[in-house]
Amino acid sequence: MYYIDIDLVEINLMSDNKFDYLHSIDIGLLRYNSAKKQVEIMLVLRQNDPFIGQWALPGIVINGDTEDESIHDALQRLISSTKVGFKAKYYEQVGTTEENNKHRDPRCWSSSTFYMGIIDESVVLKKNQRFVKLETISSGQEYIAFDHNLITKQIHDRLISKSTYSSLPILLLNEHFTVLDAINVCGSIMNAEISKTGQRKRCEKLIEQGFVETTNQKTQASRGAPQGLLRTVITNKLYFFDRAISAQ
Amino acid sequence: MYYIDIDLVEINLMSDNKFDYLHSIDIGLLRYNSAKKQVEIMLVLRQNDPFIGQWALPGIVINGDTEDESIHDALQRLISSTKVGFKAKYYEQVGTTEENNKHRDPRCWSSSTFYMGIIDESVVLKKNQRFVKLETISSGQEYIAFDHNLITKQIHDRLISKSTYSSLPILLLNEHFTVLDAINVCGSIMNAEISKTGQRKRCEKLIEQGFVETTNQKTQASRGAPQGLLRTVITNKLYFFDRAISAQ
DNA sequence: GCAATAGTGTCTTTGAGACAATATTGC
DNA sequence: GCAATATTGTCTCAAAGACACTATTGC
Repeated sequence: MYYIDIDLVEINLMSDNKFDYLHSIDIGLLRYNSAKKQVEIMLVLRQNDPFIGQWALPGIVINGDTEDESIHDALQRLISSTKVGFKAKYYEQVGTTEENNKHRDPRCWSSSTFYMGIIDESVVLKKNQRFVKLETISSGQEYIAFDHNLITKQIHDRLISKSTYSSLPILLLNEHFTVLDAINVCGSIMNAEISKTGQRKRCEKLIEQGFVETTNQKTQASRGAPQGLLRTVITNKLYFFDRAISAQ
Repeated sequence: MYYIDIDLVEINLMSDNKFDYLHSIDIGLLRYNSAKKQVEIMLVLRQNDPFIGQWALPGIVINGDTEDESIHDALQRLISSTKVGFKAKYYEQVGTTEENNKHRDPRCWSSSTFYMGIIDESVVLKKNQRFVKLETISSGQEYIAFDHNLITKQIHDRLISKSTYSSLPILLLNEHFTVLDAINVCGSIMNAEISKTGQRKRCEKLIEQGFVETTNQKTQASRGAPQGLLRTVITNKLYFFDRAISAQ
């Protein structure tokens, strides 16, 4: 048994002068709602303070109680947690918050490294989870916890810019899809009318490059000519077109 | 004066189970060496452990002794520090390390949020700073401290992909430049021969869009016809072309 | 048959690439 | 003059966009 001066202990604890600090990862999981023709983001109801009872992007602290091998492993831990509970078919790191870090979390100085994920339309949510139209959150029409509206805005911007040049929109569709689906999902992302001809040629390019293949099946919408059914073959990488799609 | 049990203090200190953690920002400052026709990155000689005496990207710890308002402010602190000491004309956050975080710093678990910066060719370095060809570091031909080779690779990749679609290469040139300069800097970045016609038309597009203006001056290289001198007007944003430049 | 909607075919437009023709300097 | 190097002008090519035309279904 040793006796020490508690004031000395406090001085000692403060000697390296490190302030409280939290580093989190958050993820914006996106799906395409084909019925409503809109891209949606998954929110989860917070079970703990701060912002208990409010909607937020799913996220975990990475410098807290659990030590991961890497941030990449921490992302897997988040995906496996009750906050998510299902896998995405595509992940991409979007950025790390660089504004207002001193005040963005009421607990202490903090930063968040945030990701974008693409999930199947068929994913079934739990009670404490919900899909909302992406633009509702990115535009700040509905407020969510922390600065997650700003994070969502950056995820939305990344989705738009990457959809301009790459095959990313196709990943939002089911494995089997039609050219019309591609036109619709692109139009939803760009919030604009998309040229049918251009989109059809892009699909042909993806077939030529082996990212998509044709099937012998046809589907029939309520009206119009029968639509040829395509099938996505490659889901773990993107094809980059050498021209942009019009986003006006 | 209070007396407490030192074992209890230790248990108390460990109760929240937070492991040691460091979050840094690092920056790859790029310039174009017009004589050698190569893009170079600035390295700084480390004055402290770990990796004392080795070359590294300039960086600072953001959850250490100094509390910033934001990561953005921390970036300003890095730029103002002796590790840098001059300003860049363009900054862009590239990413945050997500692999090997448990072991990438010998001190403890760590992550780095890293930036790319574009600086003038005329910047004069201090004794503990040096320029090296970007590819020498990004390819791992010369090893530098921490995982900064990998970070440099990601910065190099970002430079290449952004140069494919945007006016970023022009920012590497002086305020006054010629079309030939633009062809050369693009060729250096892409590590390929660049079409003269295409590059000239890109310059014309930038003039049309107000990013660049023509001057009445001409410069004379040692051989060849006199070259029209252009001037960069907008340096704080990029123009995005709607087609890619060939990178073969 | 007609409206609504979807696929197909043709023409235009835009911007990048190839290449020949022209301009300038050092020897 | 000639080689080396730079600009200018013309033609081609690839991919996106516009739009007319055809195909299919529900009423």
